Amino acid sequence: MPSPAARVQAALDVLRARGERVTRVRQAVIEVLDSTADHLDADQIVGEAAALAPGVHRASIYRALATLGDLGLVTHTHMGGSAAVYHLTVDLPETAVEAQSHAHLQCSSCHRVIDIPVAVLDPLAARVERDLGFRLEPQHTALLGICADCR
Amino acid sequence: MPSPAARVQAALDVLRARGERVTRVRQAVIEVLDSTADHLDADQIVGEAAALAPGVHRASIYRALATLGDLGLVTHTHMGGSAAVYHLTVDLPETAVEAQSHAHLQCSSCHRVIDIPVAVLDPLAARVERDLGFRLEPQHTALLGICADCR
DNA sequence: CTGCTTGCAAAGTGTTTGCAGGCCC
DNA sequence: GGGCCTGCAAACACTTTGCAAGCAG
Repeated sequence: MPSPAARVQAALDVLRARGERVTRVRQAVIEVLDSTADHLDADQIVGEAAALAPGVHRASIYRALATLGDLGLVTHTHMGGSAAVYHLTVDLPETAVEAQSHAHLQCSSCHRVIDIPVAVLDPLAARVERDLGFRLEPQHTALLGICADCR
Repeated sequence: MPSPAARVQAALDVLRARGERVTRVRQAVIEVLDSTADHLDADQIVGEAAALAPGVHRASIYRALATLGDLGLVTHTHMGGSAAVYHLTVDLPETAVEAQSHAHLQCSSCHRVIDIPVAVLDPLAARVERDLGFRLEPQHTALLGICADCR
């Protein structure tokens, strides 16, 4: 795991490199996402970003998340039916790819989110690509089920 | 594939057996879902049910779908971020299980839904159950990706 | 008749958008 | 200072809920 500041800096560097502006809102979103291992929904991000950028508006958070998503710095995952959750996906050279890229399981009972290495989905991805020409993007969806604690 | 009427009758029988009332709205919903192989969202069901039960209201469709879902007659799947889709899951004795139970792929580009046999997910389900004690419910979520046509 | 179901309207989530002003570069 | 970003408010899409009237059993 790289030092937190490194991921924030790397993200800001990408913004600059792509000619996007480094604004208070975007910086706050990146720092909030960097500060936790959890998956935050837009509401939680608004709440935490308010401490770093007083007066931030929901709509601006959504727009910042969309921009960062377009740049590949943030990935969002749709939880079964409810709010989408977001997390940083900055590619640092020294970071193992597996640490960044993961798929999600969500418990339909307690709503807990469990990360799994995306490699677990590789055989499935290979099969649907071979059989159907369908290229899976496993990061974007949570698989529902019942977690060990809730059974 | 059993005759369409058989699935409708079987569903109505389950309703009666459980002491639930057989109403015009519920009957219309079952017939609409039985009449197509597609996955319909609530809006489409409202549209088609209007022909069978003039004046049906959205809210009643949602309530009927909830009731039928509780009885296990209808399964809903959350498509990445957008409206949930519904389909009949009546267990007829003469129906092969695989015909009923399937998982879903959705193209993030054209939003087409592709059914895959749930068995394709078995190895994955076995692995997360063994490693994490997580019991996958593959019917309830669509996996996102890019379909062959959109690449 | 009894009370579960419906229709209606309104509220509740989660997210997007048009516009005028503000800040980054 | 030019133009992208932001705040605000309103709209939007999907779903749920409170209430009085209606129909199933």
